[in-house]
Amino acid sequence: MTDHATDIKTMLRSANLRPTRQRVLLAGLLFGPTKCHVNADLLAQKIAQMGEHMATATIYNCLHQFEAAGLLQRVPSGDDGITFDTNIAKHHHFLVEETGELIDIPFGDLQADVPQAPKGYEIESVEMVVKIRKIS
Amino acid sequence: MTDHATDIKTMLRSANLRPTRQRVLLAGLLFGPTKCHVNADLLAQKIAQMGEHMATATIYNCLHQFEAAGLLQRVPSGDDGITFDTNIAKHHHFLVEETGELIDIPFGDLQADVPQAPKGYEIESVEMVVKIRKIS
DNA sequence: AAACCAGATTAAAATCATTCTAAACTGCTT
DNA sequence: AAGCAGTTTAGAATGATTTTAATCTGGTTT
Repeated sequence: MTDHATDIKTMLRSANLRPTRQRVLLAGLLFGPTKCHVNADLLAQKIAQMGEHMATATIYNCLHQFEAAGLLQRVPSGDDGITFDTNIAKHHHFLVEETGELIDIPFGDLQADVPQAPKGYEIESVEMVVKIRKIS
Repeated sequence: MTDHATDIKTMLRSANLRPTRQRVLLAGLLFGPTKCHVNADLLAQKIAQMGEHMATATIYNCLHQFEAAGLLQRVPSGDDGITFDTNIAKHHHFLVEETGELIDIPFGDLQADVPQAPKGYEIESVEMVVKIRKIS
């Protein structure tokens, strides 16, 4: 077994997730050196291209489990359903209107003064989306 | 005809929307003195309570037309489908995790330094959502 | 290495908000 | 009163996500 595969299994075990064949495959696609934005459909396509198969429900299950484990972050996404970001550092996004493409904004580039939460509530997250459009 | 009904018809005509019975009824619910967050389902309920009836498709059609006319703003909303805000001033939102309830944040309370858009793009809007949770 | 079992995967069906269709209706102008 | 573009409608279609209930599999125990 390669070191990479070992790393992934270790990561999954640390998250209390059995390293099943499906979870290892998905984690391999997601947790490489390059951060990316994914949805269930995109992953299904990649898996199909590899000549593999995985039930849709399994893809959703795994994505939700990875999110619950803090390995993924859910991000806003125009109307294209559920999108996850493998970059779990605190950051915001540009959203390209025409295409729905998401582009990371490094955290330092977008500072915000967050107001106090209403009485009895605590702030859990601050999420900013800057919609942009191609200059015609 | 009451002055209020006249005002609404005038508003609709100014937006190039024929003041049909359905659009007048919906506008009456939406554009009163109190700003609110609505979705198609909530409006259907209110209409039913008034003993009236309106096709689901009509409610969606009108909401999208009102949005296109700038009478409504679409706002983010957890997982509860399409939500509109009758407050069209620039402002951001608290989103209560447990309930999905939206609470306006006055614009002045949340200032952000927006980064430059990527080359070839222009900024269209900046939208911030502060997720909050009831302190246990 | 065989048995076992909680947890995982699966195909298929269900869900459900939203949109589409194409037929009937209505506000407005003539 | 007639005519027509624009509107409303019920019901069907859509499509992403979730549920179901049966099968399978990692990992542990014998």
